[in-house]
Amino acid sequence: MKHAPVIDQVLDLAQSLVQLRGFNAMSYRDLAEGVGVKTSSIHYYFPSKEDLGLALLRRYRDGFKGAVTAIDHEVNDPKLKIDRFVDLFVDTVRTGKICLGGMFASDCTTLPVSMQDEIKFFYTESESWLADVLKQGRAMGKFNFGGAPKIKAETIFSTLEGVMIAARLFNDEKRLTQASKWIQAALAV
Amino acid sequence: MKHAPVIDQVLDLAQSLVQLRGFNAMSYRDLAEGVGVKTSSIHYYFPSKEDLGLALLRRYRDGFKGAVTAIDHEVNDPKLKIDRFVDLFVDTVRTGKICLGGMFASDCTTLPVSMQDEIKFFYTESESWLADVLKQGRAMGKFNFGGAPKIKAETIFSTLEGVMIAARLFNDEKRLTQASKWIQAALAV
DNA sequence: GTCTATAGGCAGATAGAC
DNA sequence: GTCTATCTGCCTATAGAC
Repeated sequence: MKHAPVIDQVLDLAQSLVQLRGFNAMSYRDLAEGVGVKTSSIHYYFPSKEDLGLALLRRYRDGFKGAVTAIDHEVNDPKLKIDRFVDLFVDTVRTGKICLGGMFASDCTTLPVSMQDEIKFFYTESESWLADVLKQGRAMGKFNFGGAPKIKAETIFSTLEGVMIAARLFNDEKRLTQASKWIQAALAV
Repeated sequence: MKHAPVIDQVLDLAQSLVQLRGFNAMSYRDLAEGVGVKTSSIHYYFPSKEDLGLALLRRYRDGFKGAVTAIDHEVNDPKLKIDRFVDLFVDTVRTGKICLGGMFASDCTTLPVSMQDEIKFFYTESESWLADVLKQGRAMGKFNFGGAPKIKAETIFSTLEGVMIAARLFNDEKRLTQASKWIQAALAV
């Protein structure tokens, strides 16, 4: 779908600000000043902040799906897939940001139900992709773990979200590579 | 140290609200209405919100130190210590809250440096206690892992913080017990 | 579509009476 | 210590001109 250019500018800036500071700490004023329009113009595209939040979440989910699909097409080894997945998080932390989904999740009690549902959707999709990688890896004899892949995937995804928060707090991206080693070791045959 | 009763009421309510909704989503008005005083009375005890935040963080850190000290006195088996530690998180999630330190950490970019330092302090202390448990467990032959205990402790603590966020999002405390099993399995001999 | 102007509310914070 | 009253500023949101 085609958008007015300003819509993409607003969404890009809004996403950055949410990942940097959180949804409630981002205002229409921040967006207006950053993009160079008035707040009322942004309200024209996103009447309420809920509309804006939903647009951010849906766009982020689409982008995420594209990223993991690219991983699926480019590598076959499940271990490498996990590495590539972690790389996405490392790139984010390097810019002082955390995952949009994780940021929204930690603020979820202050958000409308429609947004909470979208956050859960993002988590579920991410966990499902990871679960598929785990399942595939175990079938190929590359991973060794007991129990349902989905359960392990849930823990792994939350680990990465939690480690991102700490990595940003301490400005120490090594924490993510350490977590990556921890995860790979826990899955190793 | 002795406090005016209202101070403790304010701190108790403030801590709950931060754990439920976040520091920036909690206002002097919320506290005043909840405790039954006027906002100016709370400003008398905590002139700025930064003062209040620092008091919350220091009190929480003290409470945490007391909790892990109690664990150290009550159980000896490192595996059981980890279980008891996880229990602290389970109790929190059951009430719809997440760890105060994790909540502050995810909002850290919007907070004054003095508070960021205190948040790092809380993380460091928690990780140090966990590292000691890991070290002790490995020395006793109860744990098996390579590398520095501190590194593993960092990942484990962030895992628990991240899982809390997801557990609250999905209103599913089982995620924490699943994470606990994941951690114990990763440390098993 | 973008603007000016403004509404109505809440935020943190302070002055001064009692 | 607690109150009333108030300040300044930011927030989301809307009406209406252009």
